[in-house]
Amino acid sequence: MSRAVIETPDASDRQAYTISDLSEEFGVTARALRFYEDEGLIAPTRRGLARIYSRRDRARLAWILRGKRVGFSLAEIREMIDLYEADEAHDIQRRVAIARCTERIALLKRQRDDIDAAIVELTDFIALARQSEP
DNA sequence: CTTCTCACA
DNA sequence: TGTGAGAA
Repeated sequence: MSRAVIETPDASDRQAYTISDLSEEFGVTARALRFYEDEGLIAPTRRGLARIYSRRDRARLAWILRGKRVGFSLAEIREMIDLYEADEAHDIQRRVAIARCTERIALLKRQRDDIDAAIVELTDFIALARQSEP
């Protein structure tokens, strides 16, 4: 039983993507993608002057955006992705990633503590201010 | 569509 | 960490 012959080409089935393909798919500007390239995070091949992104490039981009969402700098992301390509077993890469994530979690927790402390202070202030209300 | 540059948050 | 504009 053959299924619908005409399927919407699934983005993940494609072999190659243009800069507009990926910017639309991931909701980022083409300019941002060029910026990531300048920063050494992606290296699409060229057809003439036009960038051709492979499936690997697309996967890289997905990782870049995931890293950004959780607050890693582009430099940190670049380092982790580079390690992934360099280290076949991904052994060093895994250690570094775990270390980075641990560090990041610690920072977020400290920030949460600071926020909680600020909330308490503000709440206390409101209580105090109410006492001198007419 | 591409490159580059300068400025701006 | 990006964006916008202008020029080529």
